[in-house]
Amino acid sequence: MPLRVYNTLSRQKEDFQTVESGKVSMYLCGPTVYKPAHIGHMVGPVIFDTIKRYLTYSGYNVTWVVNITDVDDKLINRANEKGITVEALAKEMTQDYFDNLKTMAVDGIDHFPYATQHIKEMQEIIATLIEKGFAYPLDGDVYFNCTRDEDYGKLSGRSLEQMLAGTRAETHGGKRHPADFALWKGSKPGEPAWESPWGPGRPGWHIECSAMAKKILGDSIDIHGGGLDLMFPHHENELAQSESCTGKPFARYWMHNGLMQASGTPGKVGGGHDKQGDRPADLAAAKEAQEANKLAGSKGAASVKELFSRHDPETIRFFLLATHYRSPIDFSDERISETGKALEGFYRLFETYERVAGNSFYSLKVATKRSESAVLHGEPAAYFHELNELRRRYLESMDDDFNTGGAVGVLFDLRKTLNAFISDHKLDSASAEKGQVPSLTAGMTLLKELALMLGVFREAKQKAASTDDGTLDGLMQLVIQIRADARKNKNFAVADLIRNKLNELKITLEDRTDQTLWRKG
RNA sequence: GGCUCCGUGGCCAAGUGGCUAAGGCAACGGAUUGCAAAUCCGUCAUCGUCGGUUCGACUCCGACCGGAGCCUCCA
Repeated sequence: MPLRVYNTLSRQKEDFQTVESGKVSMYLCGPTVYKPAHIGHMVGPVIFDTIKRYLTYSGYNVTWVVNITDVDDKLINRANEKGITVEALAKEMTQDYFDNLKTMAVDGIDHFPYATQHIKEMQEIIATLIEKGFAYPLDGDVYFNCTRDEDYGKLSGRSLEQMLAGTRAETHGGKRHPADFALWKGSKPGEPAWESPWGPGRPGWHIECSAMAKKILGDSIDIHGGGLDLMFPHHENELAQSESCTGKPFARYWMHNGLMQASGTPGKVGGGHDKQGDRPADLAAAKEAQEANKLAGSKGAASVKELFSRHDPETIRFFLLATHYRSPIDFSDERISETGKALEGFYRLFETYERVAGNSFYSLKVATKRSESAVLHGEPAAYFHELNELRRRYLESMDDDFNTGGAVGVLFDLRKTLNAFISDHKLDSASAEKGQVPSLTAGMTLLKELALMLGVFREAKQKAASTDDGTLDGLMQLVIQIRADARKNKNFAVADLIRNKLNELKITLEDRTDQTLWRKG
């Protein structure tokens, strides 16, 4: 079954066909680096990182570009507020962005072009557009001429007439059409400025992406991604200016990810038959609360770094991928904690595997290409048949517009299969059927192969080693020994007291037939 | 007002024109355990409402109700 991708341009899933066979060029609109990233900024990178992993696994050679917008009104304003230069602010926030990507295990980005380093390329595009009649200078600015662009609006499904009807904002004096947007903005004194044929100024918002995508990936790219909020006007305008400039299709597939939303917004509770919301006062309050809860642009949205202090980044990544990328994600601490609980089961399985097989799940060697991933054979046949079936289902989900939610479901099924296998053959006990361990390893290897495409379970968790030099474990072994003696003497009151007190300290004991294990949490 | 999109079990969330509507969290029953924990086995939905198309719809179309986003340089 071929890979299918939902294309915003056609509003449907299409068979995936690249411009150049075997290669994929991918451009994702990156951040304007004016404030610390919040969780919403990580959605795109995590999703497209996963997409790249899957495409690479599927045999494509992928080049992925994410731009850094380091000149913009927001930057100028913020820098002024903080009393620092635009460059200093941009540098600081870019580093913040990079740190967050690393923590989120997003490592597939090949190029990070900076807007300020591509002014020349932008000016070239603007000059070409003027030459072709798609743009006109006006008092030091340059505007794109929307009316000249026959299919303007094709991405977001708007027509110029509609936009005219909806606009009541005053338009810049000489603009020929209210929808015309700035390619070049003449600068006011004190603002960052570059020389240009139209006077000193800085680039408009959309032109940077056109310029950098063209320079690094060529006139026609395969995948252009970004948040749904960028579809209009950003992507629409980017598309318009790029195609008007080159006369070629700009991007084959436009992919838009859903936006992060804070949960607890009024109206969500009550199931729709709640009459309380009908009173105007409540409606107003609800609206206000929604604004406050809205993540995008909200000053109150927690930074990613702050979030990392409360949740494991792997959990956050898994959480983001458990929902389809085109759906809005309902974000809350509770949701993430729930995901954390779900992941516990995997970590338990990895520990069990290490006890059973004597080597770490994380050190298993796996196929990194679909073509290298062989169909599994072995005994028991039913078990191997199931493994192959799960693998098939997983790839089928991913082939269907990168349905990571479905793929995640398969991972849980695989976990269950492996746990059942361990249970059936008593592998985690003194009476283990040792001959079955290689079969377990085959299943664990499959689990790792599939998980790696999502960018999870890549390496073992750091065991808070910084604050513990082994003293705690030594102490725990002592306590466990004392408790074991008590149990042997049927002094369960003492044994239970120890266990309960440890529970209060967030330490859990597991009595197995041959030993007692402990863990935090 | 215009343009997109969504409404699946207590909560979250995949999916499909007809064969058992994934999975997670929670809950419940059983196995196991001194009791727990972990694990295993099992139970728990007719898919917002009303119409229509169809041999057949949760899946397609329409209306309605409810929700979200964009139309204001937010990923």
